[in-house]
Amino acid sequence: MAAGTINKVILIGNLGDDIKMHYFDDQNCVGRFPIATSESYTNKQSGEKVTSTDWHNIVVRNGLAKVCEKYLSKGDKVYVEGKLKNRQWEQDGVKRYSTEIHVNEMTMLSTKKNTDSSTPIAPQQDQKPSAPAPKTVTPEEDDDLPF
Amino acid sequence: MAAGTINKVILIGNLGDDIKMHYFDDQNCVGRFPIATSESYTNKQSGEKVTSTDWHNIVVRNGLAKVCEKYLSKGDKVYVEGKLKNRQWEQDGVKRYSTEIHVNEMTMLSTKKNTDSSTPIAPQQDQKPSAPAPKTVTPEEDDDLPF
Amino acid sequence: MAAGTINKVILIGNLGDDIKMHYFDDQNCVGRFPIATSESYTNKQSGEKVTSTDWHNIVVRNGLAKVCEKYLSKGDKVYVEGKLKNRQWEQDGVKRYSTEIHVNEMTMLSTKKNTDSSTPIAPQQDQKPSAPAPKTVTPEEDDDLPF
Amino acid sequence: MAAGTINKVILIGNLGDDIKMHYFDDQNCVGRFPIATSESYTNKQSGEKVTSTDWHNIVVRNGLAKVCEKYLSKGDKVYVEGKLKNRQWEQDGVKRYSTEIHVNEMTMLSTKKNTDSSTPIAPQQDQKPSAPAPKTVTPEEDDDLPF
DNA sequence: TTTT
DNA sequence: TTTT
Repeated sequence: MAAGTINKVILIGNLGDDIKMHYFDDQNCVGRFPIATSESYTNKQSGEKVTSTDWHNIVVRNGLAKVCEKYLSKGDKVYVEGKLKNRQWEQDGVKRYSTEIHVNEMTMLSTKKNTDSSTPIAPQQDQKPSAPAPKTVTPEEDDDLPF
Repeated sequence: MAAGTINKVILIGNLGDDIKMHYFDDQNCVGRFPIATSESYTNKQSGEKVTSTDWHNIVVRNGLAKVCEKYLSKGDKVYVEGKLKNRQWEQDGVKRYSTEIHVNEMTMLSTKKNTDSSTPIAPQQDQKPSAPAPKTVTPEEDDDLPF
Repeated sequence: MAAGTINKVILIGNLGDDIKMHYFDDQNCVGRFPIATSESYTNKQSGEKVTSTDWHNIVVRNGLAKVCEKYLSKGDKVYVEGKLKNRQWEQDGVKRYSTEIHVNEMTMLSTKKNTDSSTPIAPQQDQKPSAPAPKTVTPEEDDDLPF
Repeated sequence: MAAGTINKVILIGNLGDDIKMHYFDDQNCVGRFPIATSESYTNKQSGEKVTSTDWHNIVVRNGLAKVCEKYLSKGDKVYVEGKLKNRQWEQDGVKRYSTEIHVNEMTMLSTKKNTDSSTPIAPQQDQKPSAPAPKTVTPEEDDDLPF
């Protein structure tokens, strides 16, 4: 239970790389991948168009990590929702800080992955390439999935 | 215009310190302050209660920065909404990274600041100490404020 | 699992009335209460200040409903998050429509209810009247509560 | 300025119909269209899969309405963000109520509209049918658009 | 490192 | 009325 505080991040962006999975055992795992968001605006002084991109470190766990591993790959567009988490560690005697987004909800908005038509949850690529069947997946629902 | 991406952060938390203002000139300024969010949960293995706190680097600009300077102080609870922004710089030859939240909407949920009753925007402390009249301030509306 | 869609409502507002509880049995119940949000702006033509208030029909279930019943009352300020749900029914032969917000997360931002200090979840009114210790409650966590 | 309240709706869904535009004059207009969100879950008693769909009345104004008219059509998937607004009117002596979502930010997540390649903002359908170039449009930015 |  |  949170102490009367709210910590919420909502992103729609593209995967900059495939997910990297790390298994602790066959039940517990964590997956990490970067998501890019970008915005472009016109600089008021110079009149030139500027595009800036921000990279976000996404962390998913267990069932949701397995779903991401199965359906997402580099370049795909996704909706994610989660919490900002600070992580610190020491590297070569220097304290390092990193900000991660611990995601608990993910919806695919596009997918490039060739999905096996025998798995009913899979987006059916053959029917309608421009609108692959996306699904929203949350941790509670992972248990229903065939992993 | 953003390239079909969304970058949104919503926080409710407490100021860990007073705002630090930096003025570029009398029109342009930036203010920074930390916000803490926390959550506590029961560790499933040990059964002990764990509380974890995350600190967020809030950045506000111009009119909204001046409103924050005027009405917020250490310990106050606020709602903020903004975007995640990565910042990098070099310090002693080492590349440093920091994640900031560039806030464009702020609502006071409590205030300790002794506010002058002659400024109508100020929360009226005398009437209802447990629920000071908060106001939502967004950048577009700054022009209406008496600065 | 949702079909690649997102339905999310976030409100901070005040209860217009106490919660109305309806029990199906001792496990299952539903609670309803109205929340007001308001905004005021200056009419560009007339220059006069206009305040408009919107009322939202909040619906909570089971453990979260019991928490709301216990800690919230008319006038309190809360943060809620949920989904928009359309409901239709017939009344006197006329089809009626209503929009509800089915809430799955609630955080108290103020409370007037006199809370018993023996219940540790209760905001501790004696310490800090202007900022009662609020708690975020989500359905998954209800099981930990003493109901 | 809002009175310390927050009223925020975030939807990703599909247009159930084309936008209906109403022009007050050549500067001021309003557009309306329905968006569907759906969720499916397994009924715990019966074990059968249930899908429920909610329809949302989207309202956009002026520049954003024109962008929606130009780029969106029935079936398209969009991200929208806005505020819940109650509307009431009398019809045949009976008071009617309706809930609308007054949208101030829209991002196209798919488009079926055949867009003219001479307009640079248009999604370029020929290159990559499965991922049309989406754009986020907010009211403040409308002035940059060629209307 | 993505995407447009 | 959409979408899967």
